[in-house]
Amino acid sequence: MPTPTLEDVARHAGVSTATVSRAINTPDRVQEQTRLRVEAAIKTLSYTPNFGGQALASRRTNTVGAVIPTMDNAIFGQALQVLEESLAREGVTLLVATSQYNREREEAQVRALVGRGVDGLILIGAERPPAIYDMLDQRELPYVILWVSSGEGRHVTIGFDNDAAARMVVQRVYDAGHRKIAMIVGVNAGNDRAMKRAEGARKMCAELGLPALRIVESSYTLEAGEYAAQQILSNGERPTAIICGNDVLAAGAIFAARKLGLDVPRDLSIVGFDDIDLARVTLPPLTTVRVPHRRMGRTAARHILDWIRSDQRPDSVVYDAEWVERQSLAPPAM
Amino acid sequence: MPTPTLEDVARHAGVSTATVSRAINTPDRVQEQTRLRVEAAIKTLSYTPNFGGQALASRRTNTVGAVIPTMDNAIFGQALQVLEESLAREGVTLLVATSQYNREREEAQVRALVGRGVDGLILIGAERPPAIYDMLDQRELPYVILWVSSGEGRHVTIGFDNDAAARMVVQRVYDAGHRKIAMIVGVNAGNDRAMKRAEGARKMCAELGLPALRIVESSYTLEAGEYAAQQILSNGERPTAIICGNDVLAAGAIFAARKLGLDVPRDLSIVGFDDIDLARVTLPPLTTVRVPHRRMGRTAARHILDWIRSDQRPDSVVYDAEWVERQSLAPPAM
DNA sequence: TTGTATGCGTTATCAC
DNA sequence: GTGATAACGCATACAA
Repeated sequence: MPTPTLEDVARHAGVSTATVSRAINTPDRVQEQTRLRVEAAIKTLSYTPNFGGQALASRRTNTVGAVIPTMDNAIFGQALQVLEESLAREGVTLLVATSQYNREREEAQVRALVGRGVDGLILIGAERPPAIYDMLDQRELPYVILWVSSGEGRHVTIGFDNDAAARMVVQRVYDAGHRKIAMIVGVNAGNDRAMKRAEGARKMCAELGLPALRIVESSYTLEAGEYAAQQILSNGERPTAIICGNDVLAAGAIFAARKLGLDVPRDLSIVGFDDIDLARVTLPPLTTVRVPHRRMGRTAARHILDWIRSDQRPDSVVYDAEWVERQSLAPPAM
Repeated sequence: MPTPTLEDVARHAGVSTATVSRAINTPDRVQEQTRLRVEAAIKTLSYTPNFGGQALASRRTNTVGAVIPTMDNAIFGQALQVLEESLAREGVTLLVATSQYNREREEAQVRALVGRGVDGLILIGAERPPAIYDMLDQRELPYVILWVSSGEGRHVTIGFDNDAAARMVVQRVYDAGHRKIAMIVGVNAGNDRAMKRAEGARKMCAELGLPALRIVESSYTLEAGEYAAQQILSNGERPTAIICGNDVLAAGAIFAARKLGLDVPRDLSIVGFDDIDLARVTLPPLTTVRVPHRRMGRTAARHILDWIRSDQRPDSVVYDAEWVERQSLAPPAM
């Protein structure tokens, strides 16, 4: 016996398909008795509504899509986890796709999700081809952007100020006494979070009267971070502190330092960004910046659902990024 | 203008909807010239196929669903990442849902995905209510189970032998000279991976003539692991080695040891399981067992697609779990 | 190669 | 309250 349809249920319960549909979607609009008959039929046939049919007829999918750069590390895991839970609680399914930090791939994924009829979209960062936003606007598809604070009024963003956070990091490192600072940051192209962090740090250095900040771009793996740090530590004047665009890079930098026989933080301070699990277990534990993962996830869920249901565009939200002092930052040795 | 449909494209290109459909799905069956006209129309209208319509008409969704315990840590991230990439390369979208290590929730998620018409399903572990398997069988829905090796012939599994891996760990720890061993393992209920690991370790201890292995169940967070280790180290006879059911728990155990002033591995050896990123950055770096994350992801993609497309159930695959020696295991102090 | 016509499973608009 | 029945957007068998 193939998958049962609404019609099978109707036949089984001795009613029309319309009644079955009502019994499912608006149980109050159906007599108690018939409702029970329908429910029984559904159970015995173990009927599940066909998604395609539902989507086609109701023009809604109860689905929200999210495109994140990667699932390979824990950076987006927490936010996603909370997002998923919050949506599930409202009967909405989350579809997750990844872009591998790649522009074209992200565009394709957005289109794929839109094509699947998602009722709303969660995106990371605001930097992407305008054509995408045009498409979303044209379809009046609600979307919310996480991890940044400036949608320049055009977008609903739920995040934090990467620029300000990076400035804070530099300030703290400066306050600890460091004057020779370098930075490792994720590839900037198409990644406004990385870019803003680099920019903020650069400007803050300038404001503090430090020499131009040396910034090395790196891809997003532990090994890449290690390699970048090794470059920094082997060529040119050696910094006393390295600021990293995320915790994975920072962990890599710790490796590089250790291999060169440098003690962290005595010989070299290293600061991370994100505060993922990993930041607590490195040795020394990473001094880093805590990103409001869970709050972003929860708020994103609420906002996108509000928007979908009320058809009213919600406001942007800016959370604070929090300085987390552990043990990888110390005053420089004399 | 609302979302354009196939008909809009057809009108725009001066052809029939059938031709547009063909131009999209079987471009070779359409004249170069008309194809170009259609493509132009698609572009100017920024048309995207309606998923519901597609699904309804073709009775396929080009979608594979996966239910994993959590996205909150990196344990499943790598496999999922590879899975997603491999599927995407074939034009198939991956839907990810999480169960929070919770039976009921997992069942609900499976049903939700089935309801959405996934063409196939990826599951973690074989332990779940038979009703679920019955439903999948009834619908003849292909599904592949990861992270375990024994589907007892009933299921297609792609994984490794958790029992054997745990035995190997015990053997190695024993070989290092340890005789007082304890274990922290993830909650067993509904988690056959955790259960098998506990079982394997227990039996191996027995075979080696060691006293009954003390096993503490713990939930899956760093903090829980820390707490469990603290219990082990504070009550009863203190072991010289703690075997952990996963790396997160092991990292927690390292914390606990440090807080008690114990040096790892001098005073206490700790062994992890999984070899996620985190395992390399702890101090000391974790001696652990490498799970074939990427191979499982890749093979799962291939197998599920084969099954979907050929309608022939593929074979199960067993990979080896690999011992990874780092620095958290050493002979016990005298 | 292209067009016509039908059906996919559900919801929603009508009558009854 | 309930039952016909018309969309919904697409793929496909069939005809041309």
